[in-house]
Formats: sequence, C-alpha cells, structure tokens
Amino acid sequence: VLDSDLITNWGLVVEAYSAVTRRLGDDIAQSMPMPWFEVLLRLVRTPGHRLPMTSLAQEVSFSSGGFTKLADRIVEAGYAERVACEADRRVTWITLTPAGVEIVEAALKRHTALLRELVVAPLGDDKVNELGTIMRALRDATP
Amino acid sequence: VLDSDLITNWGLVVEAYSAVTRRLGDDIAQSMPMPWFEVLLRLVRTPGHRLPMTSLAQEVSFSSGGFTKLADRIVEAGYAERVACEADRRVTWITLTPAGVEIVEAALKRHTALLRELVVAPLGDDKVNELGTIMRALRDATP
DNA sequence: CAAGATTGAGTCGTCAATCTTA
DNA sequence: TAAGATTGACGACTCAATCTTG
Repeated sequence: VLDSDLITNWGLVVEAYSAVTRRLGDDIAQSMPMPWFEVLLRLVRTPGHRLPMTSLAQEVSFSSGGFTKLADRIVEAGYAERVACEADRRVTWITLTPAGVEIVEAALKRHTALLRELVVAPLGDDKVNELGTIMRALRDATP
Repeated sequence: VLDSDLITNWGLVVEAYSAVTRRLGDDIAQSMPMPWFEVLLRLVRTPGHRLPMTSLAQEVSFSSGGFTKLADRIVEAGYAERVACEADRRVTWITLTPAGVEIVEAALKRHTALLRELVVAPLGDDKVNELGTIMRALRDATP
C-alpha cells in the first residue's frame, strides 16, 4: 500500500468512527453525560450490578482520582451508590441503584436502535460481520 | 443481525480504534500534544500553510473560544503565528513557522511508519482497502 | 444585525501527595 | 511495602458575553 492510500484509508476510519460516535454521543447526552453511560453500562452487565472502583476506572480509561470524582457525580445524581467491601476493607464497591438500572436500560435500548440505524442499515449484515472480523484482527494485533 | 452481534461487532470497532489511537497518541505525545498535531497537520497540507482560525477550529472539532486558547499555546511554542487578513479584517489567519513545518513533518513521518506497523502489517493490503471501503460507506451514510 | 475572534467563569479531567488497610 | 481510594493544585476544554468589522 502506498503511504497516501494508507493515510486515506485510516482517515476514513477516523472520519466514520467520529461521525457515528458523535451521533451516538448526542443521543446519550439527552439523558446523561457519555462517561456516565460507559460506567452504568458496565455495571448493568455485571452480575450483582457492582464492581470495585479501581477495576471500573480502568475499564473506562479513567485515572484513579478522576474516577473518584466521576463516581461522586453519579452517586449525587442517584444512579449509583458506594458500598464498603468487607472482605478487603481497602476496596469500595460501586453499585447501581434502581434508578440507575432504569435509566441505563432505557438509554441502552435507544442506543441499540440508533446503532442499527447508523451501521446496519447502510452497510448490510455481511459488511457488518466483515467489519467485525477486520477490527478483531486489528485489536488482537495491537499491544 | 441480532442485537448481541451488533453490539459485539461495534464493540470490536471501538476497542480496535481505541487501541490503535492510543498507540498513535503515545507516539505523537513525545513531540507535542495530540491536538497540536491535528492543527499543524492540517496547516502543512494546506497550500500557503495557512487557514482562518474559525475554519481550522471546525476541522479539529473545537469551539471558537477553545481554539483561540489552543492557538495561543501553539504560537507561544513557536510553531505557528497569527497573521491579520487584509481582505476581511475580521479574520485572523494562522500560519506555520519554519519550526512548525519541521516538527510536524518529522512527527508525520513517524506517524505514518507506526500506522503501517499497526494496521497494514496485521491486516494486509486487501483488508486495509476493504476496511477503507466499508468506512467510506459508513461515513457517507452518517448525517 | 451577523460573523470572526477573544475573554472570563465554570466543568471535568490528570497528576502527585496522602491516608488507610493488606 | 504495596494497593485502593481520596484530595488539592493544575490544565484544557465549553459556554455565554463582548468587541470589532462586514
């Protein structure tokens, strides 16, 4: 591949990703800030709806200190709560409240529908699977 | 496509994009902050190495006010300069200095080499072109 | 009045230092 | 000593208000 083709192709990845992400972000923003959704989404997918602060911070690519403040705001909004871990008293669990479960499930429902509209509709099933295959290879090859 | 497959496939896009972007970002960060590179890159690709503040702000997805301050820092570092536009005295051009040209060309050279290592090496030429095709369709279909 | 650019206030993130517990 | 969580100082962005020019 020529340098220019490489730049062009990766440029298309950046543009498409940015465009789709911006649309998804605008949708989520109507109910909550994007980082909140990232957090609540991982909690609702976890058995027991709870995770240690530090684990969750790493999953959403936040610093330890940054996540403490993010958690403060989410807790303040009533979507999550801190719970002391008795097995290891250094760790604090963060858990979903009923209000948190409710809002993230509603947001996820809209999110999925929009994703279908933005990705499946224009590409078709085969291309979506092809895209997944390529991206898996890319992810697994990136240290 | 099932919802679960859609979520999985888009999740792969997010993970791969994040992984590659993080690696590219770490590389650029050794010479300058990522937003600086975005700015200098667009300037060096423009005939005359200059663009109006507002146009450039939109290209790099910055607010007007945010870009003013970003430009302040880049100018302070000696990589760019403000130049008054005589045709329309409301606009300010931002132009590359020789130091700006030099650093962005060096950074771009490393950037391209790394992109080749991170994308072309694992995927191969055909998949890279296939990826470009898919992403172009996605971009053009996203309002 | 609209458009380009700047400023000040406020928000949200990182980093380094600190406290508690293993 | 190290690991988890928090805090305060700082940096960089957005937004709304302002100034200048068309």
